[in-house]
Amino acid sequence: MHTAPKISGSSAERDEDGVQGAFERCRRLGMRLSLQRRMVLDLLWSEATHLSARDIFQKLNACGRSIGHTSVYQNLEALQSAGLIECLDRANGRLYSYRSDPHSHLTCIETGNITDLDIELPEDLLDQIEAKTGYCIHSYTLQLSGRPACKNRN
Amino acid sequence: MHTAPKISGSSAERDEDGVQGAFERCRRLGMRLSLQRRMVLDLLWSEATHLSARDIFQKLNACGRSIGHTSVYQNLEALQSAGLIECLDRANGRLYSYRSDPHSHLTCIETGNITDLDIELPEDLLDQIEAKTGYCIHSYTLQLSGRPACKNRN
DNA sequence: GCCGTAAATTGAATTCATTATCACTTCAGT
DNA sequence: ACTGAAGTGATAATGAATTCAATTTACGGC
Repeated sequence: MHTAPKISGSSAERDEDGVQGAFERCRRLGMRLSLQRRMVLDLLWSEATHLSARDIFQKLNACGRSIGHTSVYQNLEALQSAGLIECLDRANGRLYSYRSDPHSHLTCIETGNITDLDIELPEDLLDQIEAKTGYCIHSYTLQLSGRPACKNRN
Repeated sequence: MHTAPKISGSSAERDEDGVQGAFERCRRLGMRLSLQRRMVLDLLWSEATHLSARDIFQKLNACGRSIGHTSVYQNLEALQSAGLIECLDRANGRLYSYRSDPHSHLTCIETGNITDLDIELPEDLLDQIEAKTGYCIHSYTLQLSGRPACKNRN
């Protein structure tokens, strides 16, 4: 049995106050809570996966919640710079997801599915990197890829 | 002087035989060595940085080495799937570089400059991740960002 | 509750990277 | 040299992301 280190599944703690907390933070940052902004944030919150701008546009309009194409982009931009959502650059466009505790991504080689992970790198590794490069590391994210259910590991 | 762990600057060991080795590998894979293909590979080799398709197109044509727009893309695709070059997805397009080894990237927050690093994660961390996720980790890359010359560290 | 205004929204038009099409050219084996 | 597959490249198409100008809306102050 492992001593379970700093690795925790993502969907773990969705802060108690939910989206409301995020709306609060918006307001505190002087952003207006337009209907559309709430729609976008709400969707990312409830879906809890990684969506493209296009996905968001379609999903919202599909269920009658009309929103313009431009608004989607502007809100994604605004919400991102407010630190409420996170953007992931991939080969075929950008994917957005709610919440941005520093976290890493594990991509399934077979399905392309993305799993979020909270992984903290050992302090000494970071220290070594800083010493080596002369940079002050501000943030990091680990991109892993692999296939599920490795035969020789049950 | 450091005891240098698993972190090594990238431009380190450009395999002895240089681009020639890469040309060889091309041929062994049944790819033809067209002039344009050599131009692209040569450029990525000699520049040793991350270039966009556009950069490559312009740089080559700028110095009289005529190449078509389409050919740049086709060759990047071909060279990438041959494992000779590497593609990095960023918010504003893809950046290609001659492939050295599996490596990580340190992006400067201020300039956007990218430094390559060879970082090996501790075995036990990887083991923990595999155990936790049930995935067999195939590869990983660490994306770091930070600013240079941290005040309190010389 | 009403107003004024700055912030947000909107669709159309635009930009720009990347892909597709396809006639033509070139490489490399016979 | 001959041949066919591989590669080239002008042009056109795609589609994500941005800009624009006009309209609408959120929300603090009255």
